[in-house]
Order: sequence, then C-alpha cells, then structure tokens
Amino acid sequence: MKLDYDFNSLEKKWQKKWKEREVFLTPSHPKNKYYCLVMYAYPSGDLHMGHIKNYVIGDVVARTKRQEGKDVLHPFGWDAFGLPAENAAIIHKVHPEAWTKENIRISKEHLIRLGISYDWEKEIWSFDPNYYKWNQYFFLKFYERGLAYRKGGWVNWCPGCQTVLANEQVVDGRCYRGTCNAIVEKRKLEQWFFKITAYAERLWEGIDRLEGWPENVKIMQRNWIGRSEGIEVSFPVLGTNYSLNIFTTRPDTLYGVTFMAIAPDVEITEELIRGTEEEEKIRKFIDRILKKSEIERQAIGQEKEGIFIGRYCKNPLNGEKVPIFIADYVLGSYGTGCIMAVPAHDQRDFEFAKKYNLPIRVVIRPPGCDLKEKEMAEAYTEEGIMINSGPFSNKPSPEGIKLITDYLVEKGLARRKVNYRLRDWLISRQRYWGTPIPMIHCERCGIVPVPEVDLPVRLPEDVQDYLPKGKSVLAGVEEFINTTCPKCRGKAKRDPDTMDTFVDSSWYFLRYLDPRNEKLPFTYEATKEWLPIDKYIGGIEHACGHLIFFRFFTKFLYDLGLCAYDEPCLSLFTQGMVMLNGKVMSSSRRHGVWVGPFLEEHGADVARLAILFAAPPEKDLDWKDELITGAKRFLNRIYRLFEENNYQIKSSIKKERLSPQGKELYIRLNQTIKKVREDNERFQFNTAIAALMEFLNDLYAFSEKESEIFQFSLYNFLILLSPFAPHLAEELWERAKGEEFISSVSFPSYDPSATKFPEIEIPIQINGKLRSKIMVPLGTAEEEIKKLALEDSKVKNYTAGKEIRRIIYIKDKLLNIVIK
RNA sequence: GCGAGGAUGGCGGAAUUGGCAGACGCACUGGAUUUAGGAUCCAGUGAGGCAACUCGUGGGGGUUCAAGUCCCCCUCCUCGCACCA
Repeated sequence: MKLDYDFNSLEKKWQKKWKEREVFLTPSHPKNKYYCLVMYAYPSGDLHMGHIKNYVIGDVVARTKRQEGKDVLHPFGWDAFGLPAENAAIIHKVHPEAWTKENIRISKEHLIRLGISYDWEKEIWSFDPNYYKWNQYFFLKFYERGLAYRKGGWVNWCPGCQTVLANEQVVDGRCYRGTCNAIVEKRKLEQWFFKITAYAERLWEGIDRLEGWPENVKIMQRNWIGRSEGIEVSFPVLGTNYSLNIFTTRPDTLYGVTFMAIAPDVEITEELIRGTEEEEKIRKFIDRILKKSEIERQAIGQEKEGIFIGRYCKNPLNGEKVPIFIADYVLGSYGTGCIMAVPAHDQRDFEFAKKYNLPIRVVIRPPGCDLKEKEMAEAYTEEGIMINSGPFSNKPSPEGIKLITDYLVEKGLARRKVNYRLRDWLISRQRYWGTPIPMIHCERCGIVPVPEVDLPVRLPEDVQDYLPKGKSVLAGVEEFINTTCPKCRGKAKRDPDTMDTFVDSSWYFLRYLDPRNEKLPFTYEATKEWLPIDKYIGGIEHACGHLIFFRFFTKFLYDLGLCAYDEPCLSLFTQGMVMLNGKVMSSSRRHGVWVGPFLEEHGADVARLAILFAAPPEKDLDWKDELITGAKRFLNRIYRLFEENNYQIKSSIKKERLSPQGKELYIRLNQTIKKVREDNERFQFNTAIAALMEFLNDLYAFSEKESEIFQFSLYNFLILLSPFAPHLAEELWERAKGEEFISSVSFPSYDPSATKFPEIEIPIQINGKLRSKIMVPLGTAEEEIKKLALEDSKVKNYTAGKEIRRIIYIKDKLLNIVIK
C-alpha cells in the first residue's frame, strides 16, 4: 500500500514554509487566548507511537483553536535532567549533556517531521542554567518561608538508582522508573524536603474547582491527599512525664480501647524503652521490623507483629490502664505514629488482639442486635448504638462522636485535628544530572543559602565519574564542592545533592510565557494574560505526582505574588496509552513502533490519522499495521478527488441557485461541519474523521462536479481535514489557489437552517419491532404520518384484524403502533 | 477489601437526550479492470433460515409502547488506592 503522491517532499515543503513564514508563532498580547499544553518530553531519542499520540492530540486542538480565531500558545520543551541520561553516560561513555542534546535533536526532528504546530521560539530545556537557575531561586524562596527544610529520618532508597526517592516515586514498593523497578529500601538519612503538607488543605479544596478534569484523576488526588477529620487525644504514660498523642476519627470507640500501639520508627519509642528491663529484646525487634521492605511489610496475608514494652497508658476518658505495644502495622509517618487500639471495631486491631490474646471489648452494637466478643470473626466497623460507654451508652455512634469530642475538647484532653495522608516532598537526589541545591554547609554558620545574586549554582561540566556510589556524585567534585561561606567567608562546602526532576516540571508551563527572560522566571503580567492553561494533555501516570506538584508550585507562586492564578489548569485530558502486542510501548525497553522509520516509510499525515482514527483518544489502543492502510486509502482518495477535479474550490455559494442534488450536498456539508466541530470539541477525533470519510464518499458520488456547491464543499472539506492531515491539506489548498495558509484560515461554521433533509425517513415499529419505513416531508403533521403509516402495505399485514391500542410518535424520529 | 471505568460482528470502534444496533474503518467473499497486484472500482459482509421471519449489545430478572442506554442481582476484565487509625 502506497500513497499516490510524494508525501516526503510534500510534507517537508510545508514544514519549511510554516517555519519560514512563522505561521505558528504565538501572538504577543492575546485578546482571546488559548493555552494548549502537552506534557513536555523526556528526551529519549527515538520517539514511538505512544509519545506522539500525546502531541498529535495537542496539535489537533491547537490547530483547530487557531482556525477558530483563538490566540494560541502551543509550546514545547525538554525535561532534560534525570537519571537515564546519567545511566547512558555511564554505559556509552558520553557526557550526559551530550547524550541529552543528541536525543533532543532527534526527537525535535521527529516532531517537526510530524508537522506538530509548536511555536519553537518558546522551546525550553531544563538543563539550561537559565532555566534551572529559577529552580534554585524558588528553592531559596521556599527556604525563606520555612517551606524547604532538611530533616533526618527513614526515607525511600532505591538501590538500583542509588538515590532517595519521593513517596510519589515509589510504586507498589518499587522504583517508579520502569527500567529500574528495584525494590525500594528504607534508609535513615538527612534530606531536603518541600513542605507540600502546608498546602494540603488548599490542594484538597482546590480539586472541587477543577471542573474540566477527569473524575478519576480527581479521585486519585483526593486519595493521595487523604484528608480525614478527627481528634488528637493525649494518653498519659503511667510512671513517666510522657504522653502518647494519638489521632482518631472514632472517638465513639474510646471506651473500647484495650491497648495502645506505636510505630517502631517514631522518636517516643526510644524514650519509652530506654532503661526498661526488656530494652535489648525490644531493640532487636525494632531493627528486624525496619529492615523489611514496604513490599514485605504490606504483603497480603502478612501477620501483624508487635511487642509489649512493659509500660501502660491511662485512658483519659474512663481512666483505664492499657498496655503499650510497638506494632509493625502502625505507620510512623501518619498522624502521630501512635494509635489507640479498639479491637472490637477496627479490623487491624482485632487481628493483633487475637494474635496476642488481648481483650476485645464491644462498645458499639449493630442496630437491632447484639454482638458477643467471643463469637466475633472480625471487627464491627459500622455505625451502631453505643454500649459499655458510661454516660454515652445508648447513643447512636455518630452522635457519640460529636458528644465525646465536645467533652474531651472542653476538658482540654483533646483537640480537633485534620490529618492528611500526603507527606512532604523529598526533593534531594544523590545523583549528578540535575539542578544543584543552592545551599552551603558551613562549620561555623551551619546551613547558609547561596545569595540570589550568585545564582545559578552551575552544575560542573568536567565530571569524569558519574557512577553512583550510594552517596552524592557531586561530593567527589572538589572544584564544585569546596566554596566559601557567604556569611563568614570561611571555608565551606556546597550541598552535594541535586533536585528531583519533578521540581523542573512543576513550573515549566510558566517559563513558556517568557522563556528568554534572564531577569525573571516569567512575568506576572504574562501569567495574567495566559493562565490558566486551557487544555493540558498528558498521561494519567502523572495523576499523583506531577499533577499535584504543579498545583502546589502554582499556589506557592501565587502566594509569593509572582503568579496571577492559584490553579494552573482547569481542564485536563488524559490520553490512553499505545500498546504493541498487548504491552505498553516503551523507549527504555525498546518496545514500540518507532516514529523515525515510520515517517520515512509512510509520512506524517498517515501517522496522525492512524493514531487518531484507531480509537477514542482517552482509550488505550493496541497498535496494528492495518491502521496504516485505512489512513493511506483515505488520503489517496482525497488527493485523487482534487486532482480529478482540477483543484477547483470556491469559498462561497449562492444558496438560491442550488439544484435539487446540490441542495442535498449542501445539507450533507452542513451536517458534516456540525459533526466535526462537535466531535472535535468533545475530543472524539475518531468519529470526526469518520464523518470526513463519509462526506468524501458523498463527494465522489456527487455527479455535478462542475457546480458551485461541489467546489464549495471541497473548500470546506479541506479546512475540516487540515487539523488532522495538515500537509496534504496545505498542498491541495495551494494547488487550488487558496489564499495564504490553510492553517490560518477560519474554521467553517455550519448553516443551522440546512442540517436536515426536506424529506425524512420515519421507521414504523409495531409493538416496538421495526416493520416498515415511510418517507415524509420534514415537519409533516403527526396525524398525517399516522395515516400514512396505517395505509402502508407492510403495516397492514400486521394490523389486519387486530385492535390498535396506541400509536406513539416521536417527532422526526419514529412511529410505534401498539396492537393487541 | 474499597473506589472508578468497562464488556457491542472475525478485529478497532459508532449509537451525544430511552427511539431504526453495528456508522466509519480493517479483514474477508464475489465481480469488473489489469501482463500482474500487496493498485483501483462495484457489490456483499452480526447469527440462523430458500424465504417469510426469528434471534442478537457478558449472564439472569425488572421498568417501558420502546432498553446497548434506566433499576435490581451475578460473572469477568482494566485501572487506582490499600494496614492512613
């Protein structure tokens, strides 16, 4: 299967013209802006069909909006820092920068060859010191406000990448990088964090405003942030000055507490076990638990483990003495790291109590029946009626929550608290290819920020050894690491870590607004002009990472007064993945259909159509070479039609002069324009293309090929086609002597008076089954249609001798005769 | 376990509001043209049946004049979360 025309030179010709004539440059002061953003790319070299699906979708949107008269910003850039570059450097013995630049060169060439209408003057590269300088600038701003801090503690360590990872980068206990996939360990290290938890509430409530976001992404973010309301209660530890603070959402079960449990990795543990008889034994237990990976700790069917520490708490509500355990199922990183355990009404506590023979006390019974401790097979976690709860007995448990909360708060024994599952964002990495953290460690002055005027702190280029050693690569680069303290001028060392690449991507969409500005990261005025992003297109895998981080950054920048909006994007589209033989295409696994060779063999318009026509864009699609055939046939038929008709097009018609056949075509044209516009609007590009295919069939079938209406139809058809197959559209447009570029021509609107045929077909059902069809003029009265239907010979066969009970007519749609 | 989405011909998919199920495309079958076809054009293509007709959107029930679409129950698939107190 071949294209009838020399697609290669044709496509290159138009790509060159678009560039020379600056067709896709961004208007500088938009009157009706449209910010169309696709997630910028990790430069992996050869692109595959999965990558370009994202870009093709974005391009159809950008091109359509431009033709609809919007001032479109459609930029692209490179997420150029990150581990794979370094790993490639180690394997191929090239500098990460050289490797990255070469990949960018290749990928960019592909994107241009695909005819994606980016404004390349806006291109950005995150490894550019003029870019990462601002990462450092924002870091300092975070630091000034106490939102960047250094903290020691148990963190995720990827033994494959030899660096720490953020929680968002640990997927099912493994490294998020597909090629690595190593089981993540816990290490006790001091690291840099961004205090995203300070924004937890705003990130949570902001989700409600994200009207154009897919529901599932919003749910994922809500899960990730994990807001829950409850109280923090203090349980005094008997015989000490310590108290265990616990968080609970179920104060109604406070009378059912039979033990306390603390996480092995919280500080209070240390205080409570010091000097106790069993100290040695307990320490061994803690060590053993902490050595387990997340995967081991969370394995299904994993038995809970714990150890009694020999101390007791006093229940502040009923004064009872309850034993304290260290338990592996309690998370040190959530709430206070301590819990009150209510085995009767919490499944985890129940299992633990069963294992260690601890008492189970029912304090909530199901409405209308009893609950016996000895007969319980699992905890009763529903609402119910409170029992064994002193003065609160016999109250419904939801009411009990309120009453006990009020009581404890009033007595000063508890306080209301909202807890979040979200943890602070660990942003330091022990790798080379990233933004240096602009901090200096001085023996005398402690941690000192690099003064703003000294930014950027440049990443040293002449590094010979990128090999990860389990500690920061930059620590071994003498010229870099040794510096002077900005405060005391004494000898000091730079922070040896680099930033998580997700810092780069948290604000890149703002840099596009003013990418060459050396004085500012972007201007407030530009954010006012261009934000929020009108459509953000990317993969759903970023739902709980990047898509939370960029909201967080935007809120922070808003608070700084740098950005005019506090939500970056109100409309998000997540496209489905492209699979090959049932497996996701992947550069790192060298599994995919590669764009370079594909463009050589089939061309850009074929690639674009094949991807868009295969399935609705939000769905995963399994790549099949058969897709190419359909796309090529379609393009060939278009090409031939225009050739056969000597490229005659016409931009207007006189409606009054239409022949009967011409009228029909005119209606079909308007139906098609309407359909394509509506489908484009709701991202149904597959059916929009199907509508164009149908209309093409009509054009072939139309006999009056010299007529005005035929040429007018060709004119409109080309514009409708142009966002999908812009190269062929431009070429035919030029041959037909259309003015300027089709890419800049107004998208057609339809004539609302001409979307229905004057004669319509009404299906006739009898008892809901299709029995006949009649043709009637549009707008025929109901009575007339009923009469015609009953006279219809096929209908008569069924109605003869039967009682007609009802006739239901749905205007212009259908008639149903109910007989007995 | 919880949450979300889904199941439609041989395949990808269409049916926007309960109203002709299978648009459009691929594959396939027959024919035309051609030295030839992995080109093009025409016709056909859910299943059964000579036909009239019957059956048909994962399975079972229901509501309705009318159900792929709404309600109840079930099966399977995909994704997300999962000791979050």
